[in-house]
Amino acid sequence: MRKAGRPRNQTARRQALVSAAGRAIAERGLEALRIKDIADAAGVSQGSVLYYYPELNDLVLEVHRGAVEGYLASRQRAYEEAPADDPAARLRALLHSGLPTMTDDPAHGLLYELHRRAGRSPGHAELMASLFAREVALYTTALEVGAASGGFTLAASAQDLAHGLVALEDGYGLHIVSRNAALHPDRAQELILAHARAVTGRADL
Amino acid sequence: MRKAGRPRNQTARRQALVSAAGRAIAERGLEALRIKDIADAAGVSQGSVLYYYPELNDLVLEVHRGAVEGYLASRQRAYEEAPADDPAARLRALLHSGLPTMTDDPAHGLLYELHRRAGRSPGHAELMASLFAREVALYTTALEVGAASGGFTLAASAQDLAHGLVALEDGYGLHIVSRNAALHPDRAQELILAHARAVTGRADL
DNA sequence: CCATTGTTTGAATTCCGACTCAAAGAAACC
DNA sequence: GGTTTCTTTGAGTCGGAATTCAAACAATGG
Repeated sequence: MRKAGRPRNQTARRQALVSAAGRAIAERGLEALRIKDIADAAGVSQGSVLYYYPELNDLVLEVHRGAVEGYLASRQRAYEEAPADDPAARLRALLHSGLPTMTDDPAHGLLYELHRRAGRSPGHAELMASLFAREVALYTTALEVGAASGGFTLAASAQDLAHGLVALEDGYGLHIVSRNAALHPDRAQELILAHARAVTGRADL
Repeated sequence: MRKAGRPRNQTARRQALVSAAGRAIAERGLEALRIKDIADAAGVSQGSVLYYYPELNDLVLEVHRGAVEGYLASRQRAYEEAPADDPAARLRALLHSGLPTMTDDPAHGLLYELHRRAGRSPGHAELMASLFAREVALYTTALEVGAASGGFTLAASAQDLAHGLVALEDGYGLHIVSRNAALHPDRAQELILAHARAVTGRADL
């Protein structure tokens, strides 16, 4: 059996472990997460995992941080890739990036899984709150721009409406990842869209 | 140490165990649930717990069932205790019973805790879906009655609006039990209320 | 009251996974 | 080349929790 010694740098290894842990969590779930799973997913021994993360919670927190940043970046990208001169299209893009498409959407699944820790771990709670706040900020901008130059007629403050949109996504998303057979992702998507149309006054969303 | 033998009936014992398990789960969380915790909470030995529930998951599922039924009953009660001739008051009562008041509201806390299993356990998924459907049904009725005789002007079908209200509750509730410091329960409550006002056209909700 | 049957207990056992650690390999530095 | 230092490994240890089980006990029925 190979025994590698002193490879490149630590950060790369850590990154690999975080990524492996993310896959393991998405696959087996937080409750069933075992050091061995992470080690296997990363292709290293159990000892190595402990070498870099003597405290497993630190690793899980890192996974959470990565998932939040990645998800946020992907939504931001979706927003910015839509034409800047078409606020409705931009909002539509945002709305489209906020719901799990299938019952086992990997990105959303991982996030909901990690959010489970928020109730008992301040670190995770903070990450979850930060994600919420930044999503709200994204929507707020999108709505304000739309009101300024996209013909949106906001039914309330952009802030309040943004909160509502994110909460809706989270609520519907929760049921989708929880395998609610009566609530198809398409239906949820359409319900959110209808709501967005109503509060912006743009029937063409 | 006492050694009781052949007491009354089984159903009573099972009920006591379910209740004890519920308390244990609410207190320590699902991940940290130990047979000993349940036994202690029920004031019996570990052996007794296994005697009635050789499969621990069955017990947890029973806890979930009880939590769902109890929660639903309490919302139904809230609805029915409001004056039948005042649809707005009834809707208000419903809206008021759907959000955790504090970050550690016991009823909501237990439900969100149990919902964590839905992603991987069909039984829990079914319970969660059933809760969602029945909450939607409650709101649908409240909205339809309001439209028929309470001066509500519904912005969409009662069904769709009901879905939205429940999803909003679930979304905001998720963040509240997850200890989002930036989202105070009162604020969430007010946001939901504002939304309800908008979609019913009743500014006095 | 004796036998039977359903219940309860807690000590013993088993199981599983986290954690330790000595040995060994690989780069870096001299 | 030798030495030092960082990494990696996996077998072994440890501990906590699930599970088993024989013994004790209480109600019920005869």
